[in-house]
Amino acid sequence: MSQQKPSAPRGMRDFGPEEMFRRNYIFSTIRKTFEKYGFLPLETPAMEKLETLTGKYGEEGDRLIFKVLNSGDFLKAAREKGIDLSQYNSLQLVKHISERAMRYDLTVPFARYVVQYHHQLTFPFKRYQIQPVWRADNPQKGRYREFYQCDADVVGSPSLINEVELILILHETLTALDIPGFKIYLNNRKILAGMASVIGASDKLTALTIALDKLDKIGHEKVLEELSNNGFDNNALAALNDLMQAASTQNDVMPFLRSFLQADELGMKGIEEIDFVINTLNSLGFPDDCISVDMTLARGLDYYTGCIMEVKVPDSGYGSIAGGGRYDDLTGIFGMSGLSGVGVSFGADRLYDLMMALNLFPPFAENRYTYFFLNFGSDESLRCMQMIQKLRSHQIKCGIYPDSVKIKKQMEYADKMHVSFVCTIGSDEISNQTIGIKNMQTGEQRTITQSAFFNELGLLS
RNA sequence: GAGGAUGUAGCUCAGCAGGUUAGAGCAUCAGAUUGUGGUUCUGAGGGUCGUGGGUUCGAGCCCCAUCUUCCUCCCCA
Repeated sequence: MSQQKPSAPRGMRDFGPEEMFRRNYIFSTIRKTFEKYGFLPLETPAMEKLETLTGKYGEEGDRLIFKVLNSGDFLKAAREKGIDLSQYNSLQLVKHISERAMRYDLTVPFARYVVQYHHQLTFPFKRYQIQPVWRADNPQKGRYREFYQCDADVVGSPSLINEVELILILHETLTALDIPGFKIYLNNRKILAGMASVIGASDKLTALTIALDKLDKIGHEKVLEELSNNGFDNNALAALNDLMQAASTQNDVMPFLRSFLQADELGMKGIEEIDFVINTLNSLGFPDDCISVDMTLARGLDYYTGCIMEVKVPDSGYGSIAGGGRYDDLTGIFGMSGLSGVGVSFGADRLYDLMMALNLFPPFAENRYTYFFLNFGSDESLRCMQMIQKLRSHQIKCGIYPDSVKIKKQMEYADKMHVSFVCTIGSDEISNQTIGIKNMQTGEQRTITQSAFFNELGLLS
Protein backbone atom coordinates (compact mmCIF):
# COMPACT_ATOMS: atom_id res chain seq x y z
CA MET A 1 0.00 0.00 0.00
CA SER A 2 2.37 2.64 1.15
CA GLN A 3 4.86 1.34 -1.29
CA GLN A 4 7.54 3.78 -2.26
CA LYS A 5 7.07 5.16 -5.72
CA PRO A 6 9.46 3.45 -8.09
CA SER A 7 11.94 5.64 -9.86
CA ALA A 8 15.03 5.48 -12.02
CA PRO A 9 18.37 6.07 -10.28
CA ARG A 10 19.50 9.61 -9.64
CA GLY A 11 20.57 11.44 -12.78
CA MET A 12 19.26 8.74 -15.12
CA ARG A 13 16.12 9.09 -17.18
CA ASP A 14 13.36 7.30 -19.03
CA PHE A 15 12.47 8.47 -22.52
CA GLY A 16 8.81 8.23 -23.48
CA PRO A 17 7.59 7.93 -27.09
CA GLU A 18 7.45 11.67 -27.65
CA GLU A 19 10.95 12.20 -26.29
CA MET A 20 12.22 9.30 -28.35
CA PHE A 21 10.74 10.85 -31.46
CA ARG A 22 12.76 14.01 -30.79
CA ARG A 23 15.88 12.20 -29.71
CA ASN A 24 15.82 10.05 -32.81
CA TYR A 25 15.49 13.19 -34.87
CA ILE A 26 18.78 14.39 -33.37
CA PHE A 27 20.51 11.04 -33.67
CA SER A 28 19.46 10.43 -37.25
CA THR A 29 20.52 13.92 -38.31
CA ILE A 30 23.95 13.41 -36.78
CA ARG A 31 24.23 9.88 -38.16
CA LYS A 32 23.31 11.05 -41.63
CA THR A 33 26.10 13.62 -41.66
CA PHE A 34 28.67 11.21 -40.26
CA GLU A 35 27.85 8.67 -42.94
CA LYS A 36 27.90 11.28 -45.66
CA TYR A 37 31.50 12.04 -44.69
CA GLY A 38 32.46 8.39 -44.86
CA PHE A 39 32.40 7.33 -41.22
CA LEU A 40 31.36 3.79 -40.36
CA PRO A 41 29.42 2.71 -37.26
CA LEU A 42 30.98 1.10 -34.22
CA GLU A 43 29.67 -0.01 -30.85
CA THR A 44 31.64 -1.07 -27.80
CA PRO A 45 30.38 -2.64 -24.56
CA ALA A 46 28.78 -0.62 -21.77
CA MET A 47 31.59 -1.76 -19.49
CA GLU A 48 35.32 -1.73 -19.88
CA LYS A 49 37.97 -3.20 -17.65
CA LEU A 50 38.57 -0.71 -14.88
CA GLU A 51 42.26 -0.54 -15.77
CA THR A 52 41.34 0.52 -19.32
CA LEU A 53 39.63 3.61 -17.99
CA THR A 54 41.59 4.71 -14.95
CA GLY A 55 44.24 7.34 -15.43
CA LYS A 56 42.82 8.53 -18.75
CA TYR A 57 40.67 11.39 -17.54
CA GLY A 58 42.80 12.94 -14.82
CA GLU A 59 42.34 12.62 -11.11
CA GLU A 60 38.89 14.15 -11.15
CA GLY A 61 37.81 11.83 -13.93
CA ASP A 62 38.82 8.72 -12.03
CA ARG A 63 36.55 9.73 -9.21
CA LEU A 64 33.61 10.06 -11.61
CA ILE A 65 33.92 6.60 -13.12
CA PHE A 66 31.11 4.24 -12.12
CA LYS A 67 32.77 1.10 -10.82
CA VAL A 68 31.04 -2.24 -10.96
CA LEU A 69 31.40 -4.68 -8.07
CA ASN A 70 32.91 -8.03 -8.91
CA SER A 71 30.45 -10.88 -9.15
CA GLY A 72 30.21 -13.50 -6.45
CA ASP A 73 31.59 -13.09 -2.96
CA PHE A 74 34.06 -10.35 -3.79
CA LEU A 75 35.10 -9.82 -0.18
CA LYS A 76 35.96 -13.47 0.26
CA ALA A 77 37.83 -13.46 -3.05
CA ALA A 78 39.85 -10.46 -1.94
CA ARG A 79 40.69 -12.01 1.41
CA GLU A 80 41.83 -15.20 -0.28
CA LYS A 81 44.35 -13.16 -2.24
CA GLY A 82 45.77 -12.21 1.14
CA ILE A 83 44.44 -8.69 1.13
CA ASP A 84 43.67 -7.21 4.51
CA LEU A 85 40.56 -5.18 3.75
CA SER A 86 40.66 -3.28 7.01
CA GLN A 87 43.96 -1.71 5.92
CA TYR A 88 42.47 0.18 2.98
CA ASN A 89 40.27 3.21 2.52
CA SER A 90 37.51 2.89 -0.04
CA LEU A 91 39.58 4.41 -2.82
CA GLN A 92 42.33 1.83 -2.41
CA LEU A 93 39.81 -0.92 -1.86
CA VAL A 94 38.23 -0.40 -5.26
CA LYS A 95 40.85 -2.20 -7.27
CA HIS A 96 40.45 -5.31 -5.15
CA ILE A 97 36.69 -5.60 -5.39
CA SER A 98 36.02 -4.07 -8.83
CA GLU A 99 37.54 -5.08 -12.13
CA ARG A 100 35.02 -3.45 -14.45
CA ALA A 101 33.55 0.01 -14.87
CA MET A 102 30.95 1.80 -16.94
CA ARG A 103 32.17 3.54 -20.05
CA TYR A 104 33.05 7.18 -19.24
CA ASP A 105 33.34 8.43 -22.80
CA LEU A 106 33.58 6.92 -26.28
CA THR A 107 37.12 7.92 -27.17
CA VAL A 108 39.04 5.70 -24.76
CA PRO A 109 37.05 2.55 -25.61
CA PHE A 110 37.64 3.44 -29.26
CA ALA A 111 41.37 3.70 -28.65
CA ARG A 112 41.23 0.32 -26.93
CA TYR A 113 39.37 -1.05 -29.93
CA VAL A 114 41.89 0.33 -32.41
CA VAL A 115 44.83 -1.15 -30.54
CA GLN A 116 43.09 -4.49 -30.17
CA TYR A 117 42.06 -4.79 -33.81
CA HIS A 118 44.70 -2.71 -35.61
CA HIS A 119 45.83 -5.70 -37.66
CA GLN A 120 42.45 -5.92 -39.36
CA LEU A 121 41.70 -2.21 -39.72
CA THR A 122 42.46 -0.16 -42.78
CA PHE A 123 43.94 3.22 -41.98
CA PRO A 124 43.01 6.01 -41.97
CA PHE A 125 40.19 4.43 -40.00
CA LYS A 126 37.05 6.55 -39.68
CA ARG A 127 34.35 5.44 -37.28
CA TYR A 128 31.32 7.00 -35.65
CA GLN A 129 29.76 5.84 -32.42
CA ILE A 130 26.48 6.86 -30.81
CA GLN A 131 26.10 5.34 -27.36
CA PRO A 132 25.41 6.31 -23.76
CA VAL A 133 28.21 7.03 -21.31
CA TRP A 134 28.06 7.18 -17.51
CA ARG A 135 29.55 9.59 -15.04
CA ALA A 136 29.11 9.62 -11.27
CA ASP A 137 28.84 13.39 -11.35
CA ASN A 138 26.38 15.46 -9.38
CA PRO A 139 23.31 15.91 -11.60
CA GLN A 140 22.19 19.42 -12.50
CA LYS A 141 20.33 21.03 -15.33
CA GLY A 142 21.92 19.73 -18.52
CA ARG A 143 24.13 17.31 -16.58
CA TYR A 144 23.15 13.73 -16.23
CA ARG A 145 24.74 10.57 -14.95
CA GLU A 146 23.77 8.73 -18.09
CA PHE A 147 23.92 10.60 -21.36
CA TYR A 148 24.64 10.02 -25.00
CA GLN A 149 27.68 11.02 -26.95
CA CYS A 150 27.85 11.01 -30.70
CA ASP A 151 31.47 10.71 -31.74
CA ALA A 152 33.23 10.67 -35.07
CA ASP A 153 36.97 10.04 -35.11
CA VAL A 154 39.68 9.53 -37.69
CA VAL A 155 42.68 7.56 -36.57
CA GLY A 156 45.89 7.03 -38.48
CA SER A 157 46.10 10.29 -40.37
CA PRO A 158 47.99 13.35 -39.14
CA SER A 159 46.60 15.50 -41.96
CA LEU A 160 44.83 18.71 -41.02
CA ILE A 161 42.32 17.97 -43.73
CA ASN A 162 40.64 15.84 -41.10
CA GLU A 163 40.29 18.82 -38.78
CA VAL A 164 38.75 20.79 -41.61
CA GLU A 165 36.28 18.03 -42.40
CA LEU A 166 35.28 17.63 -38.78
CA ILE A 167 34.54 21.34 -38.57
CA LEU A 168 32.46 21.01 -41.71
CA ILE A 169 30.57 18.18 -40.01
CA LEU A 170 29.95 20.28 -36.92
CA HIS A 171 28.63 23.09 -39.04
CA GLU A 172 26.56 20.94 -41.35
CA THR A 173 24.90 18.99 -38.55
CA LEU A 174 24.05 21.97 -36.39
CA THR A 175 22.74 23.81 -39.42
CA ALA A 176 20.55 20.81 -40.30
CA LEU A 177 19.19 20.90 -36.76
CA ASP A 178 18.47 24.60 -37.15
CA ILE A 179 20.53 25.61 -34.11
CA PRO A 180 20.60 29.41 -34.29
CA GLY A 181 23.76 31.42 -33.69
CA PHE A 182 26.08 28.58 -32.78
CA LYS A 183 29.75 29.35 -32.80
CA ILE A 184 32.73 27.06 -33.26
CA TYR A 185 35.74 28.01 -31.16
CA LEU A 186 39.13 26.84 -32.29
CA ASN A 187 42.43 26.61 -30.49
CA ASN A 188 45.53 24.45 -30.44
CA ARG A 189 47.17 22.73 -27.53
CA LYS A 190 50.55 23.58 -29.04
CA ILE A 191 49.68 27.23 -28.64
CA LEU A 192 48.78 26.66 -25.02
CA ALA A 193 52.01 24.75 -24.48
CA GLY A 194 53.88 27.55 -26.26
CA MET A 195 52.31 30.12 -23.96
CA ALA A 196 53.32 28.13 -20.91
CA SER A 197 56.85 27.84 -22.24
CA VAL A 198 57.16 31.54 -23.11
CA ILE A 199 56.19 32.57 -19.60
CA GLY A 200 58.49 29.95 -18.13
CA ALA A 201 55.82 27.69 -16.74
CA SER A 202 55.98 24.63 -18.97
CA ASP A 203 55.61 22.41 -15.95
CA LYS A 204 52.30 24.03 -15.05
CA LEU A 205 50.55 23.61 -18.40
CA THR A 206 47.52 21.82 -16.95
CA ALA A 207 46.94 24.43 -14.26
CA LEU A 208 47.28 27.14 -16.89
CA THR A 209 44.77 25.58 -19.26
CA ILE A 210 42.21 24.91 -16.53
CA ALA A 211 42.43 28.50 -15.33
CA LEU A 212 42.34 30.04 -18.82
CA ASP A 213 39.33 27.96 -19.72
CA LYS A 214 37.34 29.76 -17.05
CA LEU A 215 38.03 33.24 -18.42
CA ASP A 216 34.59 33.89 -19.86
CA LYS A 217 33.01 32.51 -16.72
CA ILE A 218 34.89 34.14 -13.86
CA GLY A 219 36.82 37.02 -15.46
CA HIS A 220 40.43 38.23 -15.59
CA GLU A 221 40.95 38.87 -11.89
CA LYS A 222 39.75 35.49 -10.72
CA VAL A 223 41.82 33.70 -13.33
CA LEU A 224 44.93 35.61 -12.29
CA GLU A 225 44.12 34.90 -8.69
CA GLU A 226 43.81 31.20 -9.37
CA LEU A 227 47.07 31.21 -11.33
CA SER A 228 48.85 33.06 -8.59
CA ASN A 229 47.60 30.50 -6.07
CA ASN A 230 49.06 27.85 -8.32
CA GLY A 231 52.54 29.39 -8.08
CA PHE A 232 52.79 31.46 -11.25
CA ASP A 233 55.26 34.33 -10.75
CA ASN A 234 54.57 38.02 -11.37
CA ASN A 235 56.23 38.11 -14.79
CA ALA A 236 54.11 35.21 -15.93
CA LEU A 237 50.97 36.81 -14.55
CA ALA A 238 51.70 40.09 -16.33
CA ALA A 239 52.22 38.31 -19.63
CA LEU A 240 49.02 36.33 -19.19
CA ASN A 241 47.14 39.48 -18.32
CA ASP A 242 48.21 40.99 -21.67
CA LEU A 243 47.14 37.81 -23.34
CA MET A 244 43.70 37.80 -21.79
CA GLN A 245 43.25 41.45 -22.66
CA ALA A 246 44.00 40.64 -26.26
CA ALA A 247 41.71 37.61 -26.19
CA SER A 248 38.73 39.59 -25.05
CA THR A 249 39.28 42.80 -27.02
CA GLN A 250 40.63 41.73 -30.38
CA ASN A 251 38.61 40.29 -33.18
CA ASP A 252 41.58 38.55 -34.69
CA VAL A 253 43.97 37.28 -32.09
CA MET A 254 46.38 35.74 -34.56
CA PRO A 255 48.70 38.80 -34.87
CA PHE A 256 49.01 38.95 -31.11
CA LEU A 257 49.73 35.24 -30.89
CA ARG A 258 52.32 35.42 -33.64
CA SER A 259 54.35 37.98 -31.77
CA PHE A 260 53.73 36.42 -28.35
CA LEU A 261 54.94 33.02 -29.49
CA GLN A 262 57.54 34.03 -32.09
CA ALA A 263 60.41 32.56 -30.10
CA ASP A 264 58.67 29.31 -29.38
CA GLU A 265 58.90 26.61 -32.00
CA LEU A 266 56.03 24.49 -30.74
CA GLY A 267 53.75 27.49 -30.35
CA MET A 268 54.50 28.62 -33.89
CA LYS A 269 53.66 25.15 -35.13
CA GLY A 270 50.29 25.49 -33.46
CA ILE A 271 49.75 28.80 -35.20
CA GLU A 272 50.64 27.24 -38.54
CA GLU A 273 48.09 24.52 -37.97
CA ILE A 274 45.32 26.96 -37.11
CA ASP A 275 46.22 29.07 -40.13
CA PHE A 276 45.91 26.07 -42.38
CA VAL A 277 42.53 25.09 -41.00
CA ILE A 278 41.11 28.62 -41.18
CA ASN A 279 42.51 29.28 -44.65
CA THR A 280 41.20 26.02 -46.02
CA LEU A 281 37.76 26.67 -44.57
CA ASN A 282 37.80 30.14 -46.09
CA SER A 283 38.59 28.84 -49.54
CA LEU A 284 35.72 26.38 -49.21
CA GLY A 285 33.35 29.25 -48.59
CA PHE A 286 32.85 28.45 -44.92
CA PRO A 287 30.97 31.31 -43.22
CA ASP A 288 33.61 32.98 -41.08
CA ASP A 289 31.16 34.39 -38.57
CA CYS A 290 30.54 30.96 -37.12
CA ILE A 291 34.11 30.18 -36.31
CA SER A 292 36.65 32.04 -34.26
CA VAL A 293 40.03 31.41 -32.74
CA ASP A 294 39.84 31.47 -28.96
CA MET A 295 43.23 31.16 -27.34
CA THR A 296 41.67 30.64 -23.93
CA LEU A 297 39.83 27.52 -25.04
CA ALA A 298 41.47 24.57 -23.29
CA ARG A 299 39.08 21.62 -22.96
CA GLY A 300 39.55 19.42 -19.99
CA LEU A 301 40.60 16.12 -21.46
CA ASP A 302 44.29 15.62 -20.91
CA TYR A 303 44.98 13.70 -24.07
CA TYR A 304 44.51 16.47 -26.62
CA THR A 305 47.74 17.56 -28.30
CA GLY A 306 46.83 19.61 -31.40
CA CYS A 307 43.77 21.47 -32.61
CA ILE A 308 40.90 21.64 -30.18
CA MET A 309 37.42 22.86 -30.92
CA GLU A 310 34.24 23.48 -29.05
CA VAL A 311 30.76 24.62 -30.06
CA LYS A 312 28.55 26.86 -28.01
CA VAL A 313 25.49 28.97 -28.48
CA PRO A 314 26.58 32.22 -26.83
CA ASP A 315 24.26 33.47 -24.07
CA SER A 316 22.03 30.41 -24.34
CA GLY A 317 22.74 29.41 -20.76
CA TYR A 318 23.80 25.98 -21.94
CA GLY A 319 27.34 24.68 -21.88
CA SER A 320 29.16 23.40 -24.90
CA ILE A 321 27.02 21.23 -27.17
CA ALA A 322 29.86 19.70 -29.14
CA GLY A 323 33.60 19.58 -29.07
CA GLY A 324 36.65 17.70 -30.15
CA GLY A 325 40.29 17.75 -30.94
CA ARG A 326 43.46 15.99 -31.98
CA TYR A 327 45.20 13.51 -29.73
CA ASP A 328 48.54 12.28 -30.97
CA ASP A 329 49.26 9.61 -28.48
CA LEU A 330 46.07 8.13 -27.16
CA THR A 331 46.77 4.62 -28.34
CA GLY A 332 50.25 4.95 -26.87
CA ILE A 333 48.72 4.34 -23.48
CA PHE A 334 47.63 0.96 -24.76
CA GLY A 335 51.07 0.15 -26.13
CA MET A 336 50.76 1.35 -29.71
CA SER A 337 52.36 4.69 -30.38
CA GLY A 338 52.57 6.69 -33.56
CA LEU A 339 48.87 6.64 -34.37
CA SER A 340 47.33 10.07 -34.48
CA GLY A 341 43.64 10.57 -33.93
CA VAL A 342 41.24 13.44 -34.25
CA GLY A 343 37.55 13.54 -33.52
CA VAL A 344 34.42 15.45 -32.63
CA SER A 345 31.64 14.66 -30.21
CA PHE A 346 28.08 15.94 -30.01
CA GLY A 347 26.37 16.08 -26.64
CA ALA A 348 22.96 14.83 -27.68
CA ASP A 349 21.32 15.52 -24.34
CA ARG A 350 22.45 19.12 -24.22
CA LEU A 351 21.38 19.56 -27.81
CA TYR A 352 18.01 18.16 -26.82
CA ASP A 353 17.58 20.55 -23.90
CA LEU A 354 18.69 23.49 -25.98
CA MET A 355 16.38 22.59 -28.84
CA MET A 356 13.47 22.10 -26.43
CA ALA A 357 14.09 25.52 -24.92
CA LEU A 358 14.19 27.09 -28.39
CA ASN A 359 11.29 25.04 -29.72
CA LEU A 360 13.23 23.64 -32.65
CA PHE A 361 11.68 20.20 -32.96
CA PRO A 362 9.30 19.26 -35.74
CA PRO A 363 5.79 18.54 -34.47
CA PHE A 364 5.20 15.08 -33.08
CA ALA A 365 2.37 13.86 -35.26
CA GLU A 366 3.73 12.48 -38.48
CA ASN A 367 4.45 9.06 -37.22
CA ARG A 368 0.91 7.78 -36.63
CA TYR A 369 -1.85 6.01 -38.52
CA THR A 370 -2.89 7.43 -41.83
CA TYR A 371 -6.09 5.38 -41.83
CA PHE A 372 -7.67 4.31 -38.57
CA PHE A 373 -10.65 1.94 -38.58
CA LEU A 374 -13.39 1.99 -36.00
CA ASN A 375 -14.49 -1.29 -34.49
CA PHE A 376 -18.24 -2.02 -34.76
CA GLY A 377 -18.15 -5.68 -33.77
CA SER A 378 -16.64 -8.99 -34.77
CA ASP A 379 -17.98 -9.28 -38.36
CA GLU A 380 -17.22 -5.65 -39.13
CA SER A 381 -13.74 -5.74 -37.62
CA LEU A 382 -12.84 -8.80 -39.65
CA ARG A 383 -13.73 -6.96 -42.86
CA CYS A 384 -11.71 -3.98 -41.64
CA MET A 385 -8.66 -6.13 -40.97
CA GLN A 386 -8.81 -7.58 -44.46
CA MET A 387 -8.70 -4.08 -45.88
CA ILE A 388 -6.02 -3.04 -43.43
CA GLN A 389 -3.75 -5.88 -44.48
CA LYS A 390 -4.11 -4.81 -48.07
CA LEU A 391 -3.23 -1.22 -47.23
CA ARG A 392 -0.27 -2.33 -45.14
CA SER A 393 1.06 -4.40 -48.00
CA HIS A 394 1.36 -1.08 -49.82
CA GLN A 395 3.29 0.51 -46.94
CA ILE A 396 0.32 2.54 -45.73
CA LYS A 397 0.25 3.05 -41.97
CA CYS A 398 -3.09 1.93 -40.64
CA GLY A 399 -4.80 0.10 -37.82
CA ILE A 400 -8.03 -0.65 -36.04
CA TYR A 401 -9.34 0.04 -32.56
CA PRO A 402 -8.97 -3.37 -30.99
CA ASP A 403 -12.12 -3.34 -28.84
CA SER A 404 -15.70 -2.90 -29.91
CA VAL A 405 -16.45 -0.11 -27.48
CA LYS A 406 -18.45 3.09 -27.79
CA ILE A 407 -17.77 4.99 -30.98
CA LYS A 408 -17.27 8.19 -29.06
CA LYS A 409 -14.43 6.58 -27.17
CA GLN A 410 -12.87 5.25 -30.36
CA MET A 411 -13.10 8.68 -31.97
CA GLU A 412 -11.45 10.29 -28.96
CA TYR A 413 -8.65 7.78 -29.24
CA ALA A 414 -8.23 8.47 -32.96
CA ASP A 415 -8.12 12.17 -32.20
CA LYS A 416 -5.40 11.78 -29.59
CA MET A 417 -3.36 9.58 -31.89
CA HIS A 418 -3.49 12.32 -34.52
CA VAL A 419 -4.67 9.97 -37.23
CA SER A 420 -5.29 11.54 -40.62
CA PHE A 421 -8.45 9.65 -41.58
CA VAL A 422 -10.96 7.60 -39.64
CA CYS A 423 -12.59 4.79 -41.61
CA THR A 424 -15.93 3.32 -40.64
CA ILE A 425 -17.28 0.00 -41.77
CA GLY A 426 -20.48 -0.91 -39.92
CA SER A 427 -23.37 -3.10 -40.91
CA ASP A 428 -24.67 -0.57 -43.49
CA GLU A 429 -21.28 -0.27 -45.15
CA ILE A 430 -20.85 -4.04 -45.23
CA SER A 431 -24.13 -4.62 -47.03
CA ASN A 432 -23.45 -1.73 -49.47
CA GLN A 433 -19.76 -2.54 -49.98
CA THR A 434 -18.93 1.02 -48.95
CA ILE A 435 -16.65 2.72 -46.48
CA GLY A 436 -17.04 5.93 -44.51
CA ILE A 437 -13.99 8.17 -44.51
CA LYS A 438 -13.61 11.12 -42.23
CA ASN A 439 -10.86 13.68 -42.56
CA MET A 440 -9.93 14.41 -38.96
CA GLN A 441 -8.46 17.79 -39.71
CA THR A 442 -11.32 19.29 -41.66
CA GLY A 443 -14.09 17.16 -40.16
CA GLU A 444 -15.35 16.43 -43.65
CA GLN A 445 -16.92 13.00 -44.03
CA ARG A 446 -17.98 10.99 -47.05
CA THR A 447 -19.08 7.51 -47.95
CA ILE A 448 -17.72 5.82 -51.07
CA THR A 449 -17.57 2.29 -52.34
CA GLN A 450 -14.70 0.19 -51.13
CA SER A 451 -13.41 -0.30 -54.66
CA ALA A 452 -13.50 3.46 -55.25
CA PHE A 453 -11.45 3.83 -52.07
CA PHE A 454 -8.77 1.50 -53.40
CA ASN A 455 -8.86 3.19 -56.77
CA GLU A 456 -8.22 6.56 -55.17
CA LEU A 457 -5.14 5.11 -53.54
CA GLY A 458 -4.03 3.70 -56.85
CA LEU A 459 -4.48 0.14 -55.65
CA LEU A 460 -6.40 -2.68 -57.20
CA SER A 461 -9.36 -3.78 -55.15
C1' G B 1 33.76 15.39 -3.13
C1' A B 2 31.82 20.48 -0.51
C1' G B 3 27.68 23.92 0.36
C1' G B 4 22.34 25.51 -0.28
C1' A B 5 17.09 24.88 -1.56
C1' U B 6 12.88 21.61 -2.90
C1' G B 7 9.10 17.42 -2.48
C1' U B 8 1.03 18.19 -1.10
C1' A B 9 -4.19 14.11 -6.39
C1' G B 10 -1.53 11.60 -12.91
C1' C B 11 0.25 17.17 -13.92
C1' U B 12 0.69 22.61 -12.21
C1' C B 13 0.18 24.51 -7.54
C1' A B 14 -2.92 26.49 -2.95
C1' G B 15 -3.05 25.56 2.32
C1' C B 16 -2.46 27.28 8.48
C1' A B 17 1.13 30.85 15.24
C1' G B 18 1.22 23.29 14.82
C1' G B 19 -5.94 22.33 15.77
C1' U B 20 -11.93 18.71 13.71
C1' U B 21 -13.79 14.93 7.47
C1' A B 22 -6.57 18.44 3.01
C1' G B 23 -8.41 22.21 -1.61
C1' A B 24 -8.39 24.35 -6.97
C1' G B 25 -7.34 24.10 -12.20
C1' C B 26 -5.95 20.67 -15.90
C1' A B 27 -6.05 15.45 -16.90
C1' U B 28 -8.89 10.65 -16.14
C1' C B 29 -13.61 8.04 -15.91
C1' A B 30 -19.10 8.16 -16.31
C1' G B 31 -23.63 10.58 -18.07
C1' A B 32 -26.20 14.49 -21.26
C1' U B 33 -25.51 12.25 -27.13
C1' U B 34 -26.72 3.43 -27.11
C1' G B 35 -22.72 5.02 -35.45
C1' U B 36 -18.76 10.01 -34.77
C1' G B 37 -13.29 13.54 -31.92
C1' G B 38 -11.03 18.36 -30.96
C1' U B 39 -16.42 23.05 -27.87
C1' U B 40 -20.02 22.90 -23.73
C1' C B 41 -22.81 21.10 -19.29
C1' U B 42 -23.38 17.58 -15.04
C1' G B 43 -21.34 14.08 -11.80
C1' A B 44 -17.56 10.64 -9.93
C1' G B 45 -12.96 8.42 -8.65
C1' G B 46 -8.16 9.56 -6.97
C1' G B 47 -3.69 11.96 -1.57
C1' U B 48 -1.63 7.40 5.35
C1' C B 49 0.77 15.62 2.37
C1' G B 50 8.53 11.84 -0.81
C1' U B 51 10.05 7.89 2.89
C1' G B 52 11.52 6.46 8.02
C1' G B 53 12.02 8.11 12.87
C1' G B 54 11.32 12.03 16.76
C1' U B 55 8.97 16.45 19.58
C1' U B 56 3.65 17.42 20.92
C1' C B 57 -2.75 16.29 23.84
C1' G B 58 -2.47 17.00 18.50
C1' A B 59 2.26 17.46 12.77
C1' G B 60 1.18 18.58 5.65
C1' C B 61 3.38 22.59 8.79
C1' C B 62 8.68 21.93 14.00
C1' C B 63 13.47 18.52 14.63
C1' C B 64 16.75 14.38 12.71
C1' A B 65 17.90 10.88 8.93
C1' U B 66 17.24 9.25 3.97
C1' C B 67 15.82 9.60 -1.21
C1' U B 68 14.33 12.79 -5.48
C1' U B 69 14.69 17.21 -8.21
C1' C B 70 17.06 21.93 -8.68
C1' C B 71 21.16 25.59 -7.70
C1' U B 72 26.53 27.05 -6.48
C1' C B 73 31.64 25.19 -6.26
C1' C B 74 34.53 21.40 -8.67
C1' C B 75 34.57 19.27 -13.31
C1' C B 76 32.36 18.34 -17.77
C1' A B 77 28.69 16.79 -22.68
